[in-house]
Amino acid sequence: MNLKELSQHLGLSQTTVSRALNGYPEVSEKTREKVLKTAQAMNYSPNARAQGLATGRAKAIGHVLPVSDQHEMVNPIFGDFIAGAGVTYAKHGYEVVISLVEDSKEEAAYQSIKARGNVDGIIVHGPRMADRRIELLHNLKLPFVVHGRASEVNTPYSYLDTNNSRAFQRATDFLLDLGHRKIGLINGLEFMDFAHRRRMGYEQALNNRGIAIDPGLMRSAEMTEIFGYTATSDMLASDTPPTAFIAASMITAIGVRRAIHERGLEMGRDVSVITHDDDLSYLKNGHDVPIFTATRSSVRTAGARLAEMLLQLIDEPGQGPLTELMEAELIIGSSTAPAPT
Amino acid sequence: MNLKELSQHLGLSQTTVSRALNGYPEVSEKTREKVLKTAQAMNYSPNARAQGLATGRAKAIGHVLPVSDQHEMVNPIFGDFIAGAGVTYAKHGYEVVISLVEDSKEEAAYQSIKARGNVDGIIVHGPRMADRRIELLHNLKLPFVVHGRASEVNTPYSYLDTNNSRAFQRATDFLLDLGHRKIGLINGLEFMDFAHRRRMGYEQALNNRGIAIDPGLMRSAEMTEIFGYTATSDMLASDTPPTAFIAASMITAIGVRRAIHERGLEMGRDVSVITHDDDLSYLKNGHDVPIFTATRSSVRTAGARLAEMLLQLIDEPGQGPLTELMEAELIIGSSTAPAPT
DNA sequence: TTGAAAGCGGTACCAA
DNA sequence: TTGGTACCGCTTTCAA
Repeated sequence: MNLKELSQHLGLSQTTVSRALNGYPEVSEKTREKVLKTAQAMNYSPNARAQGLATGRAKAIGHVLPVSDQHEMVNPIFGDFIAGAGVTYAKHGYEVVISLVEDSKEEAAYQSIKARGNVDGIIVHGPRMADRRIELLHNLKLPFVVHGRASEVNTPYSYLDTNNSRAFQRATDFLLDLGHRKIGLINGLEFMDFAHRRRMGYEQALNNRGIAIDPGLMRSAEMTEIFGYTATSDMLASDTPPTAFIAASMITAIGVRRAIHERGLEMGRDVSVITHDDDLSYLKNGHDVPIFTATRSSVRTAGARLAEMLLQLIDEPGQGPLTELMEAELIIGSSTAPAPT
Repeated sequence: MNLKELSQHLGLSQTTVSRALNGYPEVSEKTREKVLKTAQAMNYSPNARAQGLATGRAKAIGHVLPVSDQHEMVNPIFGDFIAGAGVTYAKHGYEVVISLVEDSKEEAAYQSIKARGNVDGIIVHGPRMADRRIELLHNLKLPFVVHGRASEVNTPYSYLDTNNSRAFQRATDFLLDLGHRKIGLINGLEFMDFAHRRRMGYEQALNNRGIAIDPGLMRSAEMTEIFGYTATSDMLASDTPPTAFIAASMITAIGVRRAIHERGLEMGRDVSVITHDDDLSYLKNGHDVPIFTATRSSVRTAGARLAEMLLQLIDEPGQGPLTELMEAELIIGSSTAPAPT
């Protein structure tokens, strides 16, 4: 069923039918009604490719997932992000196109995306501190927004980020207030901008109290369970082990917990832990202790918001960069305690 | 830069340039070489929409994520699945199009996807036991493959699934061999096919030994941490608490562990736990105890394989349904122990 | 081996 | 208010 067939069936021209379908004013109400009803009845949907060709708009947004040889992990929040963004897209009739791009072929990939012309804009995920994509997209004049920031990039760009440094500074402060002086930081890969900012926040809190920063208390790697386990075991084995930990991901924190337990220590008494967690109501019962930054539902919210920003950029080009910073919610539960004396 | 400009620049017809680019034989080697070189130099990429219109093939695969009002969770493995599938797609020049579809509007959505014509095939995620999508897609004559199965559907279809019932039967057997008689099952939502099959496996193992199935030992809900915690606390509070648990997701298992610990019990001594886990090498060190079914890397593998199946179906239509069953790897670590006497 | 021209399925300008 | 027609960028048949 295409426009031609539909219009023949109606005894009208393609032009009129198209106008009726797309809500143009110069169609009589009677005609429009008939067209709409018949289209519905005959299950007509316009061919997206033809429509795109004719209008020059793809009605689709690209999400690029970098695939690296070195660390082949996919951003674990990607699914939730897409779910949030998808709701916004659906509302505006947009679709999501995903391209997996090898780190090394990024430049060519973006050019080709632009040339292929099947997206109107792009969302950049997982920015590194010095992320080349931003300048690249800027030069290509392809509308884009970034989920996160890239500290070392000077080109202006639109983004939405969580205030990661502030969140980690507050978490560290909280532990310092409880008397902890040796606080372990189990961080993600620090060439990722969010992980870098988290460390900055941690260090800032220590600096503010004149506490020397001890590299032996900081670990940075891909955020797996085994990493959390190893890093924690390691630090706990030292002569002067940390009395508290800040763990930068839920999965990593599983390893942290296990390492603590394996050593015969008790969380929330011998060792305090602050980490992300998933379900806020759960935590409010006092069972645990999150920095509430990247829970699944907040990621969905971020996705929806960022999608709106991008659509706005597409609709009204030439706007100044749009930026937004979300504060993380910090809720403390029972797995923190004053430092043992 | 489009074909017209490129061909004018070369002093050739669009036809010849197109043929050279697409590897048709009736072009002289000299011409082809020149065309290829110039195209590369001028950063030419064909417009995907125009190409699609002309060829009738979209070179894209649709992934549909059902969004329900009742349980708004996104399949947590979706990101990894896409990563795996994406590699296959990229190799064949395909792209991924994602549509979020409301449960209630499924029928219309699939028809529209078909009519819009921007995908050549579809991957169905998270099948429920009686999943209407399968018959729908079958009738629409849109090639599709299913990640998982739908036990109550009779229409034949192509799928790739993990042998979930067998995995859970083996896990249960293992615990029974250790002398456990009260084994708690922390399961996902059982209208989902995979969760249903897991329960079947669990029940089968008990039946084989003539052990009565106790509904009080089975819990089914969305697989969150809080669910794992509540279900476990609950069962442990009974007069005759279970001595072992099988937990159907990594996240849920966090809650299980916490509930056990909170009760002053020790995992791998007082209570045994079998669950999924993420990193095989980790587990081989004897630290823990997974049923190795849905780790991130195995999901990627499944994605890649399923994508290949679909592309094959698209290339050679009229093939009988393709089916594949993956056995789960079962590895036992230190968090299981003989039943306390 | 090359090129002209007719589509693919829509949109949008111009004329009626 | 409606219809004819050119065009979006590419592929493909047919003729040269």
